[in-house]
Amino acid sequence: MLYSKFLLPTMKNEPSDMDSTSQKLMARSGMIRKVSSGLFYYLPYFNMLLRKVSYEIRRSMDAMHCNEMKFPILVSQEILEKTGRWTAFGKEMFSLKDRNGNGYAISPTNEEYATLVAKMFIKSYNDLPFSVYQIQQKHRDEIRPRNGVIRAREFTMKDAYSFHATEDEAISYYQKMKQEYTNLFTRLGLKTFAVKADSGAMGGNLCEEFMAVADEGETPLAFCDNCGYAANLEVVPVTNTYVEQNGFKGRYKKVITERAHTVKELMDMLQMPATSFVKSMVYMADDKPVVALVRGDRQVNEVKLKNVLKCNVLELATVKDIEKIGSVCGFVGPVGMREDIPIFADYEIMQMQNFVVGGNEKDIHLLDVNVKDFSCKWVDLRFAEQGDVCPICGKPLKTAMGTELGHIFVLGQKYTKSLDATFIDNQGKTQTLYGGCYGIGLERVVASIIDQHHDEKGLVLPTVVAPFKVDVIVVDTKNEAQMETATMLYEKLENAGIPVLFDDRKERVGVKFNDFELVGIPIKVVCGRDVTQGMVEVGVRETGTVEKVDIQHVVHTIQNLVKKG
RNA sequence: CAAGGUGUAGCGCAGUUUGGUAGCGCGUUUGGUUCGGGACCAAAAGGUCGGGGGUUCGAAUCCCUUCACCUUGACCA
Repeated sequence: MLYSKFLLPTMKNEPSDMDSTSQKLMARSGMIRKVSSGLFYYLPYFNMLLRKVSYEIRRSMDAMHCNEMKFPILVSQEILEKTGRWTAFGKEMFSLKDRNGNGYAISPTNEEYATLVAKMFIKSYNDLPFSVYQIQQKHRDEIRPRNGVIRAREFTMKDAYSFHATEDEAISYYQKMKQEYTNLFTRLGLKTFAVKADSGAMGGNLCEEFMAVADEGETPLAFCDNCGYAANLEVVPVTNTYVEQNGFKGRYKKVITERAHTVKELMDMLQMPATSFVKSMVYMADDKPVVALVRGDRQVNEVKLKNVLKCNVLELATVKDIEKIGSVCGFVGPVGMREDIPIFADYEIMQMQNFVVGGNEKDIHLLDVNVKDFSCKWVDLRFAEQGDVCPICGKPLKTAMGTELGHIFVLGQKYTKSLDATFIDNQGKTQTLYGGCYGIGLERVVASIIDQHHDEKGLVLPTVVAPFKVDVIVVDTKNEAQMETATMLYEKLENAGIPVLFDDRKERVGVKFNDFELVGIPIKVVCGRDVTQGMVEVGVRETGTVEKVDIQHVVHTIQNLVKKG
């Protein structure tokens, strides 16, 4: 590729509307330009990198005997209603109507179609296991697109679906896929690990996320150095055993707390620590109110609450919702709460005594409240924190941030049942299929590669994914000897099957060196003053080393470097 | 959805407080000097000051309204 003809618009300034390091680097290295919130132009260099990633993904899918195909992007409302996901995905889906008024979603994922394809082609147990995948654009109307390419409204996903005769076979395929994912990410030069996670709108019984280690990641994780346990923070069970306490002071009393809505305001007014308060949060679970209680300094873990309630949509109640149940926003409490409203309390509250709660009246809180003063269901409701104990071995947990690259699920019969996907077993009986699904976000993989492989000068791409292995740099384009040598080497390397960027631009060397470093090509060949002696310089981006090489040996030298990777 | 912030040339920004001819750096074009680490000199092109409305003799600047983008939070109970 001739640089002078190639759209690789590097930038000295970084765009102000991108925040994370990898996003800025992608913009500066001419990979992306932003269109609007969560939408991007993906420029040629990014596209080439994405193609490298896709190639490696396809190799892995081949190894799993998974067949590449393509599903439609539009999915009818009718199908999504059959599996209950028209509501489960809800506002996260872009939806539209055709000219006849029929509803469609722009698919956020494709379990429905995959299951229908399975239903179409699987006749008997002889056809199993059956698995298909696609690499295609997905669309999600995110609450808040952020972190550039990491949480975009349109992105490329590899989504694979497998079908099996039994749950055990589904699990064993899942385990193989997990191993293949590990191989894949290692091959791509990524440090990742699998963590336990919530299955969200996907459903199913067992799932894990593949997280890339990332300081600027958006997903909090917990892990245990002792036993190797690792999980998305939102699913870490808080397993401390609590005992109900008995040191009661007697009956609770009212206290006037004018204009103190928040725990912090209450702390200042009553001169008590946050641990003396119980926060009461009202949620609407599929439009029915519920109350959740956690200690004043804790956070309600909505994923846990949602799983306890088994509801589709869980949202914080509005001020009006709270008035409807006879309470006041800022002063909600479990004591005297309307009896038909379920109260869920975090286990931790069990061991609290003489605490403060809202009085369900404006400007009123209650002091010296104890658990005997109200009835509730005890559940695990709070987020684990650094220092909470590992649910497996009991040692303290650590926390870190990550970027979710992939998510794999054992789905059981969630989709096959509602869409009636069956097969004939070896007894001649009709049985419902078991399924699994396996996703990877391609742009996130690219962003993570950049995040994990850069220095202060720019990208340092691993050879496997680098779109160009070599940058041939002419120091002075007006110098005939230099141009001749460079052109000759460029052609020789290309003929040897090595992708080369030939920097033939009429720029000063400094510019070319800087772009070489910014764009992260693994090797440079500099054709300069030593050409007359039959020598060029070969430099390695990662180590910064440079050596003089006889022009005759350049191709050989580079082949060796590329092989070493 | 809430709170805060930002919209001025392709990119990065100043100018807004106190209304008075639209500015700077990078980039682009042309000419020249340079030429192994983002060079220098000279000239030039490029702007609906996010949109709409208002106040005013006069608005990037003041007022109203709207849109987009960014950040934080979804911690408020």
